[in-house]
Amino acid sequence: MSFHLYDSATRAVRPFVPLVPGAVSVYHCGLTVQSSPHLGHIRKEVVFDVLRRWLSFSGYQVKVVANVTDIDDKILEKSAAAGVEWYAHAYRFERELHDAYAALGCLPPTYEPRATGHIPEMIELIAALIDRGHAYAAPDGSGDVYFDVVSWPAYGELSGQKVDEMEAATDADPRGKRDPRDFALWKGHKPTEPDTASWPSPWGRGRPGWHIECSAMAGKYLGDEFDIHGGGIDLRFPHHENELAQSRAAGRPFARYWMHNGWVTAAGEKMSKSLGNGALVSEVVKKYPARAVRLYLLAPHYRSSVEFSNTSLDEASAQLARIDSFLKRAGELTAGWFAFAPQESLPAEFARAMDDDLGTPGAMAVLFGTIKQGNVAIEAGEVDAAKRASAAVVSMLDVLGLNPASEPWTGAASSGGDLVPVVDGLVEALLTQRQEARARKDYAAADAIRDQLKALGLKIEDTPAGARWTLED
RNA sequence: GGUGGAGUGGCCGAGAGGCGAGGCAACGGACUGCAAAUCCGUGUACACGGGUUCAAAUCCCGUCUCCACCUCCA
Repeated sequence: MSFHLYDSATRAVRPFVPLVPGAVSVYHCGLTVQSSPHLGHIRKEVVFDVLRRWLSFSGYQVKVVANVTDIDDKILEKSAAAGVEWYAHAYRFERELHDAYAALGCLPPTYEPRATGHIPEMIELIAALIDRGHAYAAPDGSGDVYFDVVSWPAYGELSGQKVDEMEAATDADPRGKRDPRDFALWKGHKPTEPDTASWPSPWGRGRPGWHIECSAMAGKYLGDEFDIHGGGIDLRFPHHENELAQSRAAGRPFARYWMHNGWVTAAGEKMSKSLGNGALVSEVVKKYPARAVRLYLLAPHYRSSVEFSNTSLDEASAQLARIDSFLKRAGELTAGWFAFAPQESLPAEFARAMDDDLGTPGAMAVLFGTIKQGNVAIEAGEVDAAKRASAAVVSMLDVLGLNPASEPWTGAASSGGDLVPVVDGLVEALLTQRQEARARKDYAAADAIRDQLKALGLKIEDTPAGARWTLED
């Protein structure tokens, strides 16, 4: 089975056929950097990170472009309220976003363009739309430019909306629009906004509308036509609908597949800042191992919603402990686990699940099944079988971005730096004392040492090969 | 009003006509000085009411409930 992907435009799982054989181009809408990222924001990143990893693993040359929207209404509003320059505000949250990506093990995109760096490309696109009769400068002297929705009969093709049946935009201020559903390509500069937030254009100073950014940047880096365009499901309408309309109206075929991820919900409702139920990535990562958070986000299918709760994250932590415990046991038996497993060690069933619209739930079932087989092999002392299982598990973890022995987790694991051997030596000394106590059946003394270490966050387990200690999460 | 999605065992969460995905939790057992880890075993779940079928959680009709989008939103 080759890779199949659910395409939101056709509402069907389609075989994935890239525009250029052997290569895949992906664009996904990054964040508007106006506030701290929460789990919902980062889910999209994790989903597309796994998509990229899987396509790379499948042998494709993958190019990923994800934008940063660093100029928009909210950034101007919030920065003004905070009394800082709008660009400083945007930059601060862009850095937070990058921290969040890194914290959850997301590889950086091939390129991450900023909207403010692509004003000329946007102006060019808007001018082309005006030339073709699909956009117009508002006659009210505002300097706004709008896309003319009725001039593009295909409008609504992505979201299945019929223009006439949409809730009439009850815009109290229709400004210079011909139709309330027309959307802004260019926003004329307002005297209340900072001068630095405007750029010269044929229609006067102003700034770009939201939708035009993505069309311009996707076009610049991926060409007029590219493979996959992604984002959260809420972007399907109007953002992606508008992107598609304005790109096609300008003569660009645009994306061949549309991929949308579902929500992280809290108490059944969409997680969002405005509802006050957003769990900030930076906070969650303080309470739970980052790999457990990633595991939690990948356990359900990417198009389903994931319910956020402490219980779910506790469960994910327990699952992660099972994985790591297996790696540790397998490593003890086979003298070191595989940091990188050969590609052929990936189970076929896992590949089948991933090929079927990135079926991470099925893939994880294979992962846990393999861990069980591996544990059985370890119990039986079957070294070869344990090695095979271990290699399979490592290769699956690599695809999911959960392999503790590979980037980006290797750095995190040894964050203790030079102190690790020191701690190891001290703990070993105590474990030797405990072993001596056990040998003379002084279990009270032995347990006292174990309790003492436990209080410090160390978990002690007795194995046939001797005591083993691990840091409790 | 329009457009989508969803209701599965104690919990999370797959599947989409026929042998109970997987995980977490629980209980019993093995192992252990006790634990931990691991293994073995234990569950007759699919919102409700009809229907189709040899067979329905899965298809059809109806009902109820929830969520999302149509406004900024991953």
